[in-house]
Amino acid sequence: MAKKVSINDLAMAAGVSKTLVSMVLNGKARENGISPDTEARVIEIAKKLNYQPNSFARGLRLGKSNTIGLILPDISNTFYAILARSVEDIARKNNYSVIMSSSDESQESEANLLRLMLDKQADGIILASTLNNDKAIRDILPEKYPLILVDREWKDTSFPVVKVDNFNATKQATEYLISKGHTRISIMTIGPSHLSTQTDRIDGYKAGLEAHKIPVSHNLIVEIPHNDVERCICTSVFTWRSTNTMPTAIIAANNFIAKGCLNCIINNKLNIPEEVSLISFDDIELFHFSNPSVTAISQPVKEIGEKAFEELLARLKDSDYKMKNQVLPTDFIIRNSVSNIKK
Amino acid sequence: MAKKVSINDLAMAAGVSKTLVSMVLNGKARENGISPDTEARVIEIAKKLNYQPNSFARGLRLGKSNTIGLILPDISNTFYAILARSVEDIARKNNYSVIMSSSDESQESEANLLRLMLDKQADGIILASTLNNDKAIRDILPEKYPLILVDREWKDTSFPVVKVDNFNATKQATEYLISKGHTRISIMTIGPSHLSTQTDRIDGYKAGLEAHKIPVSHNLIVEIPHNDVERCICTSVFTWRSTNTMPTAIIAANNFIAKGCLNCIINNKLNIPEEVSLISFDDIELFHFSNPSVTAISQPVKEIGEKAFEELLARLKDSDYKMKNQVLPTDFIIRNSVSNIKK
DNA sequence: CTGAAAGCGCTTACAG
DNA sequence: CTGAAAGCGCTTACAG
Repeated sequence: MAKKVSINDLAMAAGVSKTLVSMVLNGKARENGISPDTEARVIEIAKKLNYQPNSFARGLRLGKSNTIGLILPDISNTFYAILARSVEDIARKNNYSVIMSSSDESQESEANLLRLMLDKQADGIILASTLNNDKAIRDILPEKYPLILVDREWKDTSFPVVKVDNFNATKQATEYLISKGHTRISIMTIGPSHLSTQTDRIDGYKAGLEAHKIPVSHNLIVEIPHNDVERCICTSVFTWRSTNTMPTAIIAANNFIAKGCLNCIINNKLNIPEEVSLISFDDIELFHFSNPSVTAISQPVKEIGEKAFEELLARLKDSDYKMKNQVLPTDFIIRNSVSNIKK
Repeated sequence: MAKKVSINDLAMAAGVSKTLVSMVLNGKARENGISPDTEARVIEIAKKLNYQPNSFARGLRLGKSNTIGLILPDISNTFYAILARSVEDIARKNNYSVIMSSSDESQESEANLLRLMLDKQADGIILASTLNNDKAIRDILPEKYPLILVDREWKDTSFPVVKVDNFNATKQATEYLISKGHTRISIMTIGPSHLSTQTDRIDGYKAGLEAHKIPVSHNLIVEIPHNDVERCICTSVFTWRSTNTMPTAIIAANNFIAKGCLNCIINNKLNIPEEVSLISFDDIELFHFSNPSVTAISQPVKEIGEKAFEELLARLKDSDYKMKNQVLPTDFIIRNSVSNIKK
């Protein structure tokens, strides 16, 4: 195949003007009263010459790219990989492309990525942010630029967000543990600690305890830095044991922590569920196969991506549309990592 | 922040021509003998006005986008998610963006994606193809368009490819089983069967058997359709058992099949490694946590992505550069899914 | 040391 | 029913 067929080449080949060609190709033959013959001929020739519109020229002219940006902490993490896939699928169905990137939990690279997406003329952005305030984002974005948050947000954000009901899901998990006789329940969250997913889960956990008049104990709420998960879990366990304050159950506030706990088993540092029960917030395939299999709160990952795109799309089609917040329900999958210690 | 600052705005603000602004912004002040004062002033103003070049205009003018396309069967599959991440990282380091998409093992959507990437003016493409011949691709691509295959290829392809030594890795795994006393060894591959990753692995398996004078038995080579993995594995096991031809070991030619085997355990349809030993081609995190943990051939996924990008980049920088094939070595990770049945 | 002009490929008023 | 012209924002000969 030869290179670069332009609208001009088509016009020459068809013996018409490029205006006409452009109209035909954009399905505006009808409304401009172009004769069906001419229309058919142009389409025919375009097909034969394997014409591909130059999206740069088009984008430059139209001021839109039919591309959206997707910024995630890390696409190689299963949760985000599935999210990315669902956005990709629904975007393609709607004739949008996606350009995605990983921020690696770095606020600085998130800012750079935002600029990059703008530079690439993304029409809108879906963002799982590691930031914690609107200003940092507003400073980068043009006014009224369409952006929607997924998964994570922060207090009083003015951006729309699609997320899961972190508070109630954790509250229910906590109450489930209580119903199995647990009262010394720990929650392990992942740092950085400002992430709304984590704080909301802590709040839900506290609410669960309070509903059953169980006092909240602050040395049962532990924050694990995201770059040293396993060692810190072991350290906590060690401290609890040596001070005789071991909880009977742990709620892992994300899948990394739950995996860290499983690794402690493998290294013979912890017994689940005999010594301590475990519930993971966020379910991944691994928890179905692990030993023990892990009771988990499952998020509708695919729906999160789809809803976010749908909101964004509505806004893209109508600049007056106000994107709505969406809070999606979770599932609770009971497996074998929680023991019943009711007397 | 306001919208759209163009090079013209900068020129006005600085009281110079846009030619000059463009030169300064592209670091060509020196070579065009622009006075340092002027240069500094322009840069200053660009910064103050938060200037972002319009990449469409730039791309249109320059005929290049600094974007590469990445087409994978499925980014939500761990193997490809990690590959995608590694390409993304190295691309960004080199000032390229990546636009990626999943083909879902469909030849038709792969073709569409190829066209899409061209349409988006990708400067080059990295492709894990589900196709099986050059022509289908050549028909879409402009002549001499830079494309490099990863993971999969086919006989006599003229495209460069970065992959793993499928043949020898499987041969070694087979010989490892033999060294543990296994002689009835099955290999389960995933359909569609033309994929080079699968055929090369079968060849390696045969070579391993032949090296030890073990005859190849065709009902031990089974192809599992990719959309019905678990049921077909169970069916095979059932057939083997009822005809008293059960193998003592299975080589799963990819991680889906190995997971399918693990699921058979969970559903009480198979005992590993007591009844049958298991080795997986392709190692995923899950195999470390599963019960039993799975002995696996581990691929240098990150390196595959990096090498592919490096080759592509070399070609992008020098259109005379001939991209080279790369065959990367694998690791063999011994875990607990293989029993020793030597008498 | 600096600027006017052309052109990348497209779409869209505008005119006939 | 169809075409000539302008312009999106940029870069690069070319001229001075």
